[in-house]
Amino acid sequence: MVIGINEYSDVPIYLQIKNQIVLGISDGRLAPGEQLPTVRGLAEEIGVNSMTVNKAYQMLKQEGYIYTDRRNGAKVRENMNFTKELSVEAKDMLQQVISEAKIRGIEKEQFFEVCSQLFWNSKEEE
Amino acid sequence: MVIGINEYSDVPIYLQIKNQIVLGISDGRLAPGEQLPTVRGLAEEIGVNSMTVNKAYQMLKQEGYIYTDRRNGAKVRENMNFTKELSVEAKDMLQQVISEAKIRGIEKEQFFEVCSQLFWNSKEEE
DNA sequence: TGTTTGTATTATGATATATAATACAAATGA
DNA sequence: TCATTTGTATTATATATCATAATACAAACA
Repeated sequence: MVIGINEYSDVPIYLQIKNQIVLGISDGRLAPGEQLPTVRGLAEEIGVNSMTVNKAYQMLKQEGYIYTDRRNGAKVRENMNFTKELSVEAKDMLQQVISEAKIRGIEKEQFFEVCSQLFWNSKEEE
Repeated sequence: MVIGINEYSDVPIYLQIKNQIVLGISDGRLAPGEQLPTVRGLAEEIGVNSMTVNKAYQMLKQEGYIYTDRRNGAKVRENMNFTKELSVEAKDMLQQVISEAKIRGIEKEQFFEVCSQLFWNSKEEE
């Protein structure tokens, strides 16, 4: 999976990496059990320090998306036993987005339409 | 409108202030044209530096939510001429939230239910 | 046994956040 | 007119975060 860094973004690099991997898992580009790039390999590929990639992996691991092994590297978890509810952080973010939508005069139906598109995105390729 | 700061949050204080004011506008607790607290007043009320409040107001002003006047302080804008579309930043946030939802196995209908609740919240009081 | 893996450590620099203490321009109201 | 209040600007300081750099270590595999 290709990971691209926007060096001008105000989003920290390690978060950009983490977010893109979560996105990859959600749309099927990264399958359960699939091997992730090594921290050194990914770091070189995208031109950042390996500790920056490690920070992203640490967070992904801590939040239960991946697991790591000293020898075998990092893999996407097969059994993510999450509750079927949004995290507090995600709900806060959603509240912010919806606040902006309401202020901009976006109707609920129009908002749902946008959500549907984002929900849709799945692995089209291959 | 009461503004509360969580000093342990990783969200910067000035962003907490800004987000809560946007929320207040969206749910009607802050009406168009309504006077906001002075930077010094709000700073003292919540126990932070006035320049921190000023930073939040600057951002709100820059994004078109409020306007300021040297003498008359800050007010909620009456005519926010936004496009009826989400900002790029908001859409990115929404994509992240939806990614998490999909990974957690939350169905679209269940997600819409959560959205509906957040959409609902309007000024109940008074 | 040598290599590759994630991880830990230490140091350094740049940027962001927050506070503090002043000061200024503008406009209001006494 | 003049003191007060407004947002704003400036300068300094302290702390935290982000990112890089250079090593080093333990584990496990071929």
